[in-house]
Amino acid sequence: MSLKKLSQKKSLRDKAYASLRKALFQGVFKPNQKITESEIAEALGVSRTPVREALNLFRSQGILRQNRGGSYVFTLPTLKQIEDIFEIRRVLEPLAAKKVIGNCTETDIDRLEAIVSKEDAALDAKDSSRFFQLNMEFRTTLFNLCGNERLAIIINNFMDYIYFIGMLTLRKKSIREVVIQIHTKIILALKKKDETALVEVINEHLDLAIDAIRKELTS
Amino acid sequence: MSLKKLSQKKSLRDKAYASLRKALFQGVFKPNQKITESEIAEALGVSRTPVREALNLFRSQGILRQNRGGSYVFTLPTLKQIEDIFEIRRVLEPLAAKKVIGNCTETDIDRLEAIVSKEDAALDAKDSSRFFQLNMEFRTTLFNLCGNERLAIIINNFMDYIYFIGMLTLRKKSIREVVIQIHTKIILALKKKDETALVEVINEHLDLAIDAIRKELTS
DNA sequence: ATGGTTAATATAGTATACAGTATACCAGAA
DNA sequence: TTCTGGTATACTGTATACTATATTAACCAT
Repeated sequence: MSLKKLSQKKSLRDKAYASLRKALFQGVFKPNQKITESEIAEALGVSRTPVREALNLFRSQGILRQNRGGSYVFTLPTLKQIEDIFEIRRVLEPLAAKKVIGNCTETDIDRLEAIVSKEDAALDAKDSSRFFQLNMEFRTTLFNLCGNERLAIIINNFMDYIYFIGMLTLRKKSIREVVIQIHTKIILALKKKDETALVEVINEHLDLAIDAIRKELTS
Repeated sequence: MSLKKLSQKKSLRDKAYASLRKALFQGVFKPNQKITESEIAEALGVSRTPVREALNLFRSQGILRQNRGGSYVFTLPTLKQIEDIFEIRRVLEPLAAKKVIGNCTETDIDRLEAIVSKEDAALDAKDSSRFFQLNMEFRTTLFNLCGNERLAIIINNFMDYIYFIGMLTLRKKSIREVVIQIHTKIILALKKKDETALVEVINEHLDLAIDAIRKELTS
């Protein structure tokens, strides 16, 4: 297990959380793999306490579960759970996107465009993890502009919960191309302050995603 | 020894969480009051560790904050934060309610009616905390029927976050009366499976609530 | 007096020791 | 073989000891 070392001065709990999150995103843990506190603690070079507190956070988010014996297990969400989340995203993301139109400045849009440029550059990379990361960054940046902090947190938590889906679907280059198209359309709609077009693109993206997921999980 | 007791065995963390939640709901802590781990631990007769983990949960929910020194502070949400939440509720609760129509059975409706009866009985009680508790129970029961567990969790978390608002507004008997009317209308709409009417009542409730809050917080 | 610097204290952060329990494994009998 | 019982092990849950840091108080210098 390769976990990033802890160097800075923030609390070890936060550091452990960040390291674990990154490890999850990089697929270090396999689905249904048992995870023990001491193992992580040893890998990070800290005691069990901060690790335990980080694991508690993941559990409260539903990303880790705990069986009766107490040991942690990293479980993939079921299709039902994913569809539940999409049902919520279907109403929250249009709401957030509409609010972004009213809030975002030109420099904000510039920042989004810069991310898309990087996505473009990363399009042909043989490993999709860089693209995945940029995709996350685009979405986080976008929804953080909505002016409703709690709304942004909820939407971002969803992305954490179903991140592995992105990992799966973005493996296909065709999907990555469509994602860039969608991001471009989003920026265009933001520039024109076209609410209808924006919501349409958001829904298009959700359609694309849930469709890819269903294909992936029922095959 | 009964089997029930064996399976009921809860961790001290969960007990501490439940105790703290109850204390918050009962107004034991004043807004902006400093809260220390050892204090709570001593009061509950346990060590700091489970208390600390419970406090971590409250912090992740935004109910408790932590200043730079590390000490915990119980802070009331600002009006902006409350309005943010209502903006989200405005789209989530209609969604959930519509789904309840498709899911709830007659016994479910009976259960809701039973709660309203208790509310009726508690209407004239001089302390509104019983009514407040029943109101919470009604809403929890209602939205747990939506068939989307995560959606129900989000909505219920909101209620935890702004519980104190209910405490404030439900002090007025006139408000309590309106709440009963609304709950009655909800049950009626569920019986008739009338989606439009149901959404209308939900929105009516949200209007009532945010209106009462604004009056309360700007006076 | 007042401002600043240092010392004391309180409190969260972290490590570790200890207890309790579930699980896995093995032995032995039906 | 298969089931039962017991034991060993490995893990989490909890308590406690230790550390770092921030706030407060005290005190000195101006």
